[in-house]
Amino acid sequence: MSSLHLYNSFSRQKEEFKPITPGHVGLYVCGPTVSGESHLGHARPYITFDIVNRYLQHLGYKVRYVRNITDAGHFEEEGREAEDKVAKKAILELLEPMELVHKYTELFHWGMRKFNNLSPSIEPTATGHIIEQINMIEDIIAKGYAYVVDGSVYFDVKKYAAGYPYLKLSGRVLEDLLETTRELEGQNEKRDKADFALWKKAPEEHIMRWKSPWGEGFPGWHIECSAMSSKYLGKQFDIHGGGMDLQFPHHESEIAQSTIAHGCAPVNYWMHNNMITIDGRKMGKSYNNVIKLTELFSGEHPILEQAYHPMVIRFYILQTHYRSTLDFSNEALQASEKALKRIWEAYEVLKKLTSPESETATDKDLDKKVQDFCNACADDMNDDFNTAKVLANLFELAPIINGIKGGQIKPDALSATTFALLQTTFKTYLEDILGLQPLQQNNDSKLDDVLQLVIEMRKEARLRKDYTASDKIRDMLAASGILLKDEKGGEMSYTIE
RNA sequence: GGUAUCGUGGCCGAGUGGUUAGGCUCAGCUCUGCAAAAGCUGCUACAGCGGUUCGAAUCCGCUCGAUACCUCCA
Repeated sequence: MSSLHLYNSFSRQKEEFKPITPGHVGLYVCGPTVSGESHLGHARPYITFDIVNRYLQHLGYKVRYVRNITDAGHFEEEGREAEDKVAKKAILELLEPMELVHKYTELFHWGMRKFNNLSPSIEPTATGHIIEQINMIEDIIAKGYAYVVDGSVYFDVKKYAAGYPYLKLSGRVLEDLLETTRELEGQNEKRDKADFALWKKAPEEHIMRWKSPWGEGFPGWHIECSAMSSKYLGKQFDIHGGGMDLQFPHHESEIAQSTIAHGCAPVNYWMHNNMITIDGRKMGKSYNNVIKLTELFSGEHPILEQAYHPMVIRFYILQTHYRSTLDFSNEALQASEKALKRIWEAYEVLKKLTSPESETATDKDLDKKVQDFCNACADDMNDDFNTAKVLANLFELAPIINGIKGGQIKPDALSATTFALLQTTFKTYLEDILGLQPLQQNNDSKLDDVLQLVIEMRKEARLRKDYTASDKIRDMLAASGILLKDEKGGEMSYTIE
């Protein structure tokens, strides 16, 4: 059996995963900025790292998964008007900043639950860690890698780059950054264009502000993640995740700050998920092409042909490797919906099949094939979380399951052991690791009772060859979104759309 | 402009130097009162041009194209 290997953005190659503390994993993922509604693009990292979290746990690790909530207004470090997004929108909507933040945090959590993402171990907020951030900035100043100018604090990138591998993560060249011709306010108070803010002086109109040794202000972009990750995971931790677009400058800055403050590089493995595109373009605020989660689930958006169930989105994301771009289209999502239904029905069938009794498979080749596909799942997950391949394996097994049920494959074709392996593989990978769920869950036993009655009546109608009546029952139920299927041997089953 | 990444059959998308990815769609067949589902069969691709190699979609080079980051962004 293989061991877990993951692609480390820092080294640009797949590496074997070895935790710092045996049996434990520290995982930090950049969380949402709760100044607005989450959209489809946000779904990707949180589903991606939910898989990472789930799989590490499956491997037996005790995972501390920290995902922050960015609720402080330091979005516009070098912003033209130094305006705070949260503060600005709060004025427009006549809300308190924290009210707005609360609203979008709740909405975010709602979305995460819909996606069946496990909750992180700790979800720290930036506003709740101002002290830690100030302490860290003071430390960096004391070590001579930051300087104060008129109430703001900047990190001295040139000095840092002279002694440390700055820009290794993002593969950039410092000289190129210095040549940026952009003119930004506040740029002139920095010693160097490449320097970034650790703390910003708050202008008069800035609502979110905190007292600091340098006057009233707010923390810079990158410091929150460094302060909170080190607080909860230590100066050095295992995995840091986030979207590719955060590599520079966000993660690069995190490395620089933490390295100076703690005397060591903070992260062993950097993982970055790729973007979701729409018509070939990144889905993002700047492009004005976002589809919010609420719109996605309700279908209320001009480009959506229908509503899409959260599980369809999850499946669609898992069918692509996390480091590839994923292009949105109605066609792709509709294909995912059908595929998910198919694999889930096979799983339901599998759960109800009775195990063969013999330890001897009558079809050795098939038995071997099943074992191979089942065992391949672990190897594929170990190969940088290849969820697409895992799903492909399960799809290879689906016809075998359906074949056993349909009678095309003899019940004793597989050995009892292989059959058990097949069942645990589906349960483990489909449910536990990929975190998928059925599209519709009927927990209403009374409805079930009624449907069993209707099914009984239809069975009787068919027995007396009263097909007018039996078709009428089926058609009317179908009109209500309840689909009847005539099984072999006169049995019937139903699914609710 | 700089730096990366990528370019796979009707669509979406894995991938290893030599073997069928998989899903969806489409066509035919089987089962079935009909339907649906399911099973079986078919549709054989890897941007272009060179090179390395016994052999490359997979390695190297060039060309073309696309996207991302360089500015808030998952």
